[in-house]
Amino acid sequence: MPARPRPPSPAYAKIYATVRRIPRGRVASYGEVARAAGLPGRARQVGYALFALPDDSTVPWHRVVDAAGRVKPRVTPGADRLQVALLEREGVAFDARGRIDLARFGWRTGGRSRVRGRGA
DNA sequence: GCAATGACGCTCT
DNA sequence: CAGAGCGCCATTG
Repeated sequence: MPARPRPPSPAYAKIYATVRRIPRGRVASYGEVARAAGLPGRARQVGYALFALPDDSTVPWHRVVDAAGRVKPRVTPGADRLQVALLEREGVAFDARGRIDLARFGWRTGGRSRVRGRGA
């Protein structure tokens, strides 16, 4: 196993910056973040970089989900639950299977409507 | 420098 | 629509 990944990585900084750009109440897939970070096809490194995120990091890592809009089970116990809790806290709704509707909460895939308590 | 791992993505069944 | 398998690239030891 690659043991514990180290934070000092040039590409990581770009990934973190991109994740920080994800608007509240919306989620982005690793691929989206990777592409926006200038690393097309390196979705894996995005997740890998987030995995190396320090506990003090202010990066909204919880807004990053897989391309299916589902929170993948991580090794950290309770961490996945925390992500779901944080997302719901921002207004992101989950499907019965714990799946997010990227058509509405997707960072760029949606960009439209949003569960506005007002108007519908 | 080589080999293995990995918060993923896409295609096929 | 859901589940499983293979591939891609970078980082680690």
